[in-house]
Amino acid sequence: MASAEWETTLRRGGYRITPQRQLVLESVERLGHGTPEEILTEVQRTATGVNLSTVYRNLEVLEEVGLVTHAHIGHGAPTYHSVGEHVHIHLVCDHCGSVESVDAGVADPFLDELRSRSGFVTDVSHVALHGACRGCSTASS
Amino acid sequence: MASAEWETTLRRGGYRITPQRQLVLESVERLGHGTPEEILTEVQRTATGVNLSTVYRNLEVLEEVGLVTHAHIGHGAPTYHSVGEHVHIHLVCDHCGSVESVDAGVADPFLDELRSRSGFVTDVSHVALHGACRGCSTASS
DNA sequence: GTATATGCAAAGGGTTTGCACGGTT
DNA sequence: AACCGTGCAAACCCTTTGCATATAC
Repeated sequence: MASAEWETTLRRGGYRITPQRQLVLESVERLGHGTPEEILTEVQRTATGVNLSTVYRNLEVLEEVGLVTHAHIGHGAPTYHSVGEHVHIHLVCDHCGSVESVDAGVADPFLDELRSRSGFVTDVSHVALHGACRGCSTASS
Repeated sequence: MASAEWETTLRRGGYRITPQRQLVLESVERLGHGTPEEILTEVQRTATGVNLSTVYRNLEVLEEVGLVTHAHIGHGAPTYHSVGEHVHIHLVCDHCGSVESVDAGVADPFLDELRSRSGFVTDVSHVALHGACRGCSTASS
């Protein structure tokens, strides 16, 4: 829905509408989540000529106007998400490397507590928790 | 206290005791927390010849045997902590860059909930939450 | 027409790795 | 004596930046 709402959002931020911008956004939405490199690959399925640095620059712009966010899931590249997808928290298993998602709602009581204690407001979509998944924590040494 | 307990811990893991190892561990403890580069600088106050790669290798070893942990606080280098210091969660303000700590206990109910829901056990010392601190969230646009 | 966005290539952090030497066990 | 750990330098990955050209407005 809301076909060209992203255009308005971009313009409101003082940015122009370009094919690359559109492709990056669409790719993030199509992938659900991905690293800059993965997003580039997806973009290049449509337009071969697009450059990695353009992807980086556009992810930055899209994040600034609030159309995407990113989370640091591993030690490597960050993962970008489209906003408006259902918000979730990443659980990263440091043993097997798996990543699962839980609904962001689980964290709400905790985040409320944090806010009232220290006035800190957390961007939930940014959260990545490290630890051990069910399989690895039961089979642990 | 417990002067040479770290030696036992290392040996139990099958590792040797070296001056570099000791210096890295001591530096982490003295600093409280720091990036590999900062740790190197601290180490070099005692032994100029120590190399960055040695710091990396030893942080990895020390983490493996459970003497230190690390958290990804910003987009840059990770921060290492000695274990046994009081465990805390980092609140990273994405606006002003400040980092504050809260006692890990605040998160316990949340983490228990997570465990029972998805079987995921979180390494609390690893947690870094991004968002806006009190100053920045009240003065926000 | 003007300011912004892009492509390209080079530079820049941070981290890892191969290898020969030196130290711990 | 055997093996692990270290220093050094090169390689690597991810990201940013300078500059000339192309494009949206």
